[in-house]
Amino acid sequence: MTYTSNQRAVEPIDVPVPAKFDTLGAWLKVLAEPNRLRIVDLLMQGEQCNCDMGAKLNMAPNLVSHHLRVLQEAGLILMRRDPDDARWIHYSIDQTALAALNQVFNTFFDPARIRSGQASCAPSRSSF
Amino acid sequence: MTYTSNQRAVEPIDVPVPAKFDTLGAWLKVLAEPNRLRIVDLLMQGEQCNCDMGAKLNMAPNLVSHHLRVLQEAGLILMRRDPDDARWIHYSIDQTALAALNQVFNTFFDPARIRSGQASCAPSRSSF
DNA sequence: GATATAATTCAATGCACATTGAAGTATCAG
DNA sequence: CTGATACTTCAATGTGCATTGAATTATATC
Repeated sequence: MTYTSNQRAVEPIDVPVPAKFDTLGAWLKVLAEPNRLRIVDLLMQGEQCNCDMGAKLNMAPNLVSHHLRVLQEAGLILMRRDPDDARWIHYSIDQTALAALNQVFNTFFDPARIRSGQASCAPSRSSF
Repeated sequence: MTYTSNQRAVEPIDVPVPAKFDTLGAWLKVLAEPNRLRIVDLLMQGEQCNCDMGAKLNMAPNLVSHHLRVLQEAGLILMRRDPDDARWIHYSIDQTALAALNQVFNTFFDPARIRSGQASCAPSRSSF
């Protein structure tokens, strides 16, 4: 069902900050999780392996692993096998991705983007 | 249960970008919802009332209302009753909140915050 | 008064997803 | 080969929350 807005003309749905829209949504969804935010914050302080993050954040290793995977699938972090002991995996922030995240976020939420006038909403009086 | 990390020393959990941590998490959670992102984007283009947003985004009015409430409880938007017809409510972005959001976000995800060295993770060799 | 409109509140449903415990894979040390 | 370690994958559970339809409030018009 479509929801029409009265007798007043309603502007078409013009896509905003076009494609990066979905990208931003996906990134926000990934980051809007307390434990993932804590993991990201920890990784900002330097490379970390699963077990250390688990100890610092008091999380089970499999749970850490789960969140790391989500972060990696979102392209936010990098992994590197330890050259001396292949059991260790060192995780770190993907700086390029972080820069892109910042760019998209700042573009979307740029206060300068705010248009102050009322777009189309108004009762019968000076309706536009 | 606490998850200890081997025999290696593990740094305590020092709170990062201290208090604003939870604030950021809360904001991200609110914004990490496709329909709310679309609503925010619409509001960036100017004041809007419930019914117009519903028509533009093809959402039921009660659903729009629900998301508007979440956004308002997060302090991201403002509401204003129409002076000529009190049935209309005009919603808009809270510019102050948006600026704060940007500030917190940029502080937290600032690429310059990234420390490149490995914090404490490493096998038996030069363990620190 | 009665009817229409803008918006909210309420109750119920369904699903995505974080969390947990157990099992599995790979690597290293003895 | 055996046992330990670092990490992942699998399966099951529980819950938060978006969505929907119906009812409700408040204001305007006739």
